[in-house]
Amino acid sequence: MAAKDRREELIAAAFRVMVRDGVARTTTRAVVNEAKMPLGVFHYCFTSREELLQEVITRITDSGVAKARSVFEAEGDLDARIARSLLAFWEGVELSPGEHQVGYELTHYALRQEGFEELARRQYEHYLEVHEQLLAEAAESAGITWTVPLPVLARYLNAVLDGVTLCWLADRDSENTREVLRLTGEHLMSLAAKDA
Amino acid sequence: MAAKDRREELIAAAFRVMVRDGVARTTTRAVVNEAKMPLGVFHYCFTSREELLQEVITRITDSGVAKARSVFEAEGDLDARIARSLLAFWEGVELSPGEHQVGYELTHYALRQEGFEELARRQYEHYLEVHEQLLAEAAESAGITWTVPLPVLARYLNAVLDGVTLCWLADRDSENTREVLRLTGEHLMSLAAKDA
DNA sequence: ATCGCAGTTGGTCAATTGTCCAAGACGCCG
DNA sequence: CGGCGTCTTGGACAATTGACCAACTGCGAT
Repeated sequence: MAAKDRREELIAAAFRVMVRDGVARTTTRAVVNEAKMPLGVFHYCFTSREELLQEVITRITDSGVAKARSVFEAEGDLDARIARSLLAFWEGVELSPGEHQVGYELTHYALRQEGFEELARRQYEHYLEVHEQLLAEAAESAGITWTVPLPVLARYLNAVLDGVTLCWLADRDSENTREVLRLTGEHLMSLAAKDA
Repeated sequence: MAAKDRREELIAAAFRVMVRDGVARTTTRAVVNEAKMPLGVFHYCFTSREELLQEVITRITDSGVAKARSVFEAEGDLDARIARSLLAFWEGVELSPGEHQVGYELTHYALRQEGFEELARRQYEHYLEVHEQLLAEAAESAGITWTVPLPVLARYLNAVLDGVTLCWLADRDSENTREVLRLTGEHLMSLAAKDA
């Protein structure tokens, strides 16, 4: 009924199509079809396909940030929190690989699309920021200080998570991936110094 | 003249188009145009566009593996070799970001393309293999043993390199990226145990 | 009741793109 | 010379796709 509601429906439908068929195959017709709406609806709710994709990108970024926060373990001492947070992140990837795959596809799409580069930049800015916050909070509540500058540590963590995900999407080697995350967790612990 | 030579020309042209405009915009017409050949040539040299892309993927993988080997520092003691190899890798990324970007785009393309998943799997299999070899060789010539299983260490290294590259493609923060690589180098050193 | 406006719809257009083909050119061998 | 196979070319076609629009519906306010 309301045009605004249809927008949301279409955004959700577009995301489902992306997960199922990939960003490249997410055409206006595929989206309205998924949402069970007539084709004409599309350009009544969006001025262009790009506008829809832009909307999907910001949603994915926000939901990714939110998920990172929710997954961050709050209980226990530092090494248990780190280990369990990494594991929780990983279970999220194995549970819905398609969503992460779409995230990367959209990043590359944005990097190529004139005027969308800023969106890709912001996407990673948000991810780095949330990692910084979580690392800072963990340090404070554990009474330690990171021996490496926070922006560097956050980027390192982000890189490992992105890297193992990408590699796993290709070769699906869960076992070794978990070992890498365990190794990374131990490394992080070694970068914590007890406060005086 | 020769059909085989044209194939090579077209593959090279396709790669240039990909770097400039992205995989999605690498159409048959864009490729033959880049190669200054008439359109009809295309399906005389390739049965399909997919065949061309498949060819480009294998070339990129091979050249990536070769570059990794060539960049691997041979002189000095272990920590200098590691630090300089990581730095050399990184300078390669900053020198030609487009090529790396295309690599990722092709990986995602392959993951979505029916029957191409195997190509993506093989791509990462090769990368992991070369990292294993280089790490093994470095350990042997330095008289140390890695305290972490080689496949895990190779995957970890691959993840960090992929991850920092991806992040940098979005935000172009070279300074912090170099710090991450320095940190990773130190971490690797801490995982080496002197042989008895 | 009527006017007007937000919502709705199916059809249509122009552009792009992968693929194919018929006709010609070139060169080599019998 | 004549044919034959390899190469070359421009054009064409069907399918897809983003975008647009003219017409219609229904409802709330005047």
